[in-house]
Amino acid sequence: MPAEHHTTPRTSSTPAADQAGGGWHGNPAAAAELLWGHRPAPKRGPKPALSLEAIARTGIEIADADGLAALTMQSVAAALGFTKMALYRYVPGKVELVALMTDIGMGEPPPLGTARDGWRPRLDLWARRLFELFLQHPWALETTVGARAVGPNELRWLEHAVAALSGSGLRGHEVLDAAVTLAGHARAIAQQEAAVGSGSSAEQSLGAFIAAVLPAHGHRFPALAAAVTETVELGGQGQAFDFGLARILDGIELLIAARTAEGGAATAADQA
Amino acid sequence: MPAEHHTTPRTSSTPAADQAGGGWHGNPAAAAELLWGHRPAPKRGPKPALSLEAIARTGIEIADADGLAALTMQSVAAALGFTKMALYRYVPGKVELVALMTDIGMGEPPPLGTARDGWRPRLDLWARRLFELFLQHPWALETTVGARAVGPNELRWLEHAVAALSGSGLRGHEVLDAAVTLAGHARAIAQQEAAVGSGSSAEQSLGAFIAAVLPAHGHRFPALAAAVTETVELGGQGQAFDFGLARILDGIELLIAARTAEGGAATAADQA
DNA sequence: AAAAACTGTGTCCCGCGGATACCGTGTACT
DNA sequence: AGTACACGGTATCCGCGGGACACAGTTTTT
Repeated sequence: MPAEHHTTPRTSSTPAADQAGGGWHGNPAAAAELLWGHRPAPKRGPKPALSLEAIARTGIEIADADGLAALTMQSVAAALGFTKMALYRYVPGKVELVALMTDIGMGEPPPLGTARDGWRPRLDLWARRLFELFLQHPWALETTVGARAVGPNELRWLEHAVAALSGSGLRGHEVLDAAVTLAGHARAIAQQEAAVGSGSSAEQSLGAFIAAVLPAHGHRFPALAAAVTETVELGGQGQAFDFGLARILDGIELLIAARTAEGGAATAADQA
Repeated sequence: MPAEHHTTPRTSSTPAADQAGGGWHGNPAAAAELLWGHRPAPKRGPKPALSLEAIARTGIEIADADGLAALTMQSVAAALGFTKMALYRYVPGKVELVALMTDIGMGEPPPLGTARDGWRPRLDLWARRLFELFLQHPWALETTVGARAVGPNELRWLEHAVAALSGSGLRGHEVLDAAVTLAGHARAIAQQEAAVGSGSSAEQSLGAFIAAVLPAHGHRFPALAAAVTETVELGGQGQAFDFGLARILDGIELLIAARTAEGGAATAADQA
C-alpha cells in the first residue's frame, strides 16, 4: 500500500545481460525504476486489470509456499487467472519481479522505540525482527545475493539501524559497518536455519549429519565431533543467532565505551 | 588431488525433486555419495576419458570467469571437448556437480598455527581466509544457501575453527555457534563486496547509490544519509569485514573471560 | 468517426536439464 | 581363443522456462 510501486514501462533488459565477474542480473536501471519510480498512470487505454502490488503479492505467496523454484511467470500468472505474457505489461522481466517481491516482502521496518531506550535494545530488536523476516520468507535469502537494485523498504530498514546508533559516538563508517554486520548475521544464521527446514536447528542438523558421517570419516574431525557430542548430550538447542547477536552487540558496546572514554570533544579529529 | 571425489554411479534424482518449504535441491543422498563415497574404479569397460576432478575444475573455471549463470552442462562439456551427456556418466545431475564444485573450490583449510598461538589470532586468520575464498569464488555464495550436502573440505574448515576454540573454556554449543557466526560474517560481507564487483567497497557503493537516489528520496533517510556523507567525506574505505570481525572476536573474548572467571571446576555444572 | 494509446492473448523461438536408446571399447570368463 | 558383459561416449528427443512479437480488443482524444 505504500506510495511506491506503480505501473511500469516496457524497458526491457538486454537478451544476454548476464555478464561476467560480479555482474548484475537483469537490467539494474529497469529494476531501480520499478522499485523507486512513480509511473503517472496512463490515461488512454483500457484500465489495467492487474497491479504491481497484486502481482508481487502473488509471487510472494508462491515463493513462501513452494519455494523460489516454483516461482515462474507461468505460476504467477495462473494464480492470478491471466496469461503469463500479461505480466510483462507490468514487469520488465522475472529478475525485476523478484526484486520487487523482495522489497515488498521486507515491508516497513518495525518501530524500535525512542532514543531514550538506548542503542542496544533497539539494535537487538531490529536484528531479531530482520531474522524473523528471513525465516518467514526464506526465498529472500536467495534473492538478496549478488548485485541487485535496492528498494525503498530495504533502505528504510537500514535507516532504522543507523538511526539507532546515531548518537552513540561511533563514526559514520563504524555505524554503517555495525549495521551491515548485524544484518549479515541475521542473514547468515537464517540461511542455516532455513536449510534444515522447520523444527530443527542448525546445530542439531549438523550433529545428525556428523553422526551419519562419523562411523566412516568422523575420526578426521575430532574437535568437531567432540563439540557436537557435547552439544547433543546437553540438549543444546539452536541458539546460534542469539549467541552471535550477543557477541556482536558486546563488541559494539566495547567500542562505544572506548570511543566515549576518548572524550567527546575530539570525536572526528583522529582516525586510526 | 585429495583422496575423495572418485567415479560415481548413475544414481539419479527424482524428476520433480524440488520440494516445498525448506526442501532440498536434488537428491541429497546422491550428492553425499559423490562428495564422500569412494568408488572402487570400474574394471571392465574402457578407460574413462574424464574425471570428477577435471569436470569440477572446469566448472569452477567457468563459474569464476562468467558467473554461475554461465555454468551449464553444455558449457562445461564444451570446455572439455565432450558432449554434455558424457558428463552424466560421472555426475548424477547439475545440483550434484555444483555441490562437488563447491567442496573442491573450498579446498584444504589453511594451517592456523599451533595452540600456543592462542585462539584469537587463529580464528582471525581462519575468518580472513574464508572471506578471501568467498571473494575468489563469488558463485560459492550462491551455492551454499539452502539445504545442501556438506562436503569433506567444508567440514574440515569447520573442524579447524572448532579446534581453535577447543581449549578456551567455552561450552560445546558455544564453540559451534562462534564458528557459525564467524563463517556467517565472512559469507555475508563477501556477499556485499561481491555485489559491487571489484574495485569498490560496500560502503562506497551504498554511498554512490544514496547519492543517486538522494535528490528524489534521500530526505526520508536522514540518519543513513548523514552516516554515508560522513563516511565519504573522511574517505572511509570498505572495512566492514574487519570491523565486524573485530567486534565478534571482542565479544567472544569477553565471554571467554567470563567463563574462566567462573572457575574452571564448574565448567559444565550450570547452564543459563 | 477515426486515430492513438493501451491492455491482454496466441504463437513462436531458444536454451536448459535430463531420459533413453544406441554404438564402440575394453576386460573377464569359458 | 572367442564371447558375453560392463562400461564410456553420442545422438536424439522431450518438457519447461523466459521472453520476443504480432495481433485483437478497449478506451480516450481529435
